[in-house]
Amino acid sequence: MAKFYTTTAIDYVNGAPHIGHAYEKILTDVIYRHFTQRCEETYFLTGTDEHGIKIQKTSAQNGVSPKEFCDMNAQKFKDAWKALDIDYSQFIRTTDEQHTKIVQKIFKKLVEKGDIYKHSYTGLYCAGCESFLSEKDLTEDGLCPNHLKKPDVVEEENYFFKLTKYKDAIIKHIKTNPDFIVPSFRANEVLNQLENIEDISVSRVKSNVSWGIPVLDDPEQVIYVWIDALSNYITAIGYDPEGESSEKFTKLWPADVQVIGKDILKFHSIYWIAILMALDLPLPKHILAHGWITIDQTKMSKSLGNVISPTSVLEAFNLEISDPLRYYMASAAPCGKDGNYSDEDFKEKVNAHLANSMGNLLNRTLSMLVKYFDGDIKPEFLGKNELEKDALETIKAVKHHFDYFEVQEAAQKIIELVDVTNKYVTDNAPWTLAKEGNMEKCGVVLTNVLQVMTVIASLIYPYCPNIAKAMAEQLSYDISTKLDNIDCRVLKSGHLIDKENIKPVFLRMDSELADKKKG
RNA sequence: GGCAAGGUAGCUCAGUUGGUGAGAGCGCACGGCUCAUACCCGUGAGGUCGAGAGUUCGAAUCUCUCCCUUGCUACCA
Repeated sequence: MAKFYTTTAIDYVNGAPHIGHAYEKILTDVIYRHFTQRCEETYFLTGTDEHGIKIQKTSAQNGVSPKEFCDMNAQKFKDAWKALDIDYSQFIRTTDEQHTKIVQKIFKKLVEKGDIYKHSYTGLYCAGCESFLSEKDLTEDGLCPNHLKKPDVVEEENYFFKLTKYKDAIIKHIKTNPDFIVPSFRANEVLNQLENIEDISVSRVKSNVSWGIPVLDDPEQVIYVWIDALSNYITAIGYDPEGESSEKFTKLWPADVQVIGKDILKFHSIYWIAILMALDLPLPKHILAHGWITIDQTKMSKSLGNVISPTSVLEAFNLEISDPLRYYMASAAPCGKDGNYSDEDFKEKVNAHLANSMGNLLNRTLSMLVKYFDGDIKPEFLGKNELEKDALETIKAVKHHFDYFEVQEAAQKIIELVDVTNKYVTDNAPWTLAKEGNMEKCGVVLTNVLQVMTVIASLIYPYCPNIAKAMAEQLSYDISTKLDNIDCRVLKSGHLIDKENIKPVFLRMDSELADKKKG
């Protein structure tokens, strides 16, 4: 695989980021980091969706301009992603100048092609929803179910996109590419939705919605979210519908996986795909629709007041690195299904896997190497490694899982390797070997384990970049080693480490040591 | 109502095309070890595999009915 381009949905900046937003970014970042270990060129796009009536209204309520409001909230997302070590390549905002210009050109091109047409429309318009409602959507009293307000009867002339023109092609694509929509069981839902598809309105009258990108040559119309937001995936990397697209675009597009929430699958597997078809662009290889993170088995919602911000979790547990939350989130749910967050489970899983099993394994082994051999790996310790087969098979399995975006399953495989290695240590009891004077065998066992630890450091890196780096440092291992170059024999004879450089890579939460260290 | 995915040990879940006495992790109990971050290793618990019926020499795994959960979608109102 030469290149890997991945995207997240862009978040609407009407509020601050919560743990649901964070889940998607973590998931994508883990996938992205894994593929950086396999590909020459990788790119990770995320960002914010900033236009529309809600921003217009909320900013007005806060007494600031829409742009100021967006600036403020977009920064909150950037700050959160920094705290979570989301290693995005680019953060696009739909208010970026380059984006708005290209969106206008895209719109124009589709008008010229005849795929966007102007159409007069009379309907019931709810300003809160920023959309027309059909009669059946209303409550018995004729009110908007979301806002409990009576919609206005509005006659509007809007631009419409010929979604129906691409219906058959989309159906065919989904049917002939069963791995296009991940997980596959969602493909049926999309096919179902496609049956009742109609052309979609892609503009709003400026007098209703002023905060948006104007249509070129028709300043009374503003481009609605579909064309504006969805096209970020190509505008960001330099698509140009008129002239030459950038080299970057040529190299990166189509995306290898676009990660989104299951609620917006329809827009990405139908609307977005149709837009790409209309632009004669290749389609993304996969669309990964993830599930929700529930909080204590309950749906997260503002009205329930159980919305958790990602950084508050780090603060609550007094965590200096994001790794535990990243690890927990990425392994919280099977591919595409809902997962749950609870404080108790978080602490339990993270302590068991990262501290007790993995961290402690490195720590105990290095300690023995120092205690028995002054931290030296002697030439006679190198040779046949009984763990090598397990280690190499785990790499293979992890790669396989990532090929199908099974991030949780891959994490399980890694922890299984840790467990096997811990058992190997106990079974061979190097401390007993040392007592018996069987020093060579003792050194061999320790070295075998340390070789595997380099593999584990690489494999856990996408989930826990900070911990992996700390492990690699104590092993004098290059964490940027590509997965294909790992042979489980990287450690050579010589001095490896001194006692004072052995440090736990991750302390148990709630442990006395952790408390002491943090004061 | 239609379509789909599920209901398996206290919790989270594995269980390929039906076949030795039903599994893993966590939690719990007991035991072992002492290199390590009070860690790690081992053993155990006895769960009517949602309910009922059927097919079969044999079903958690196939068929039918029913109950429940979740998602998509429709219709009535």
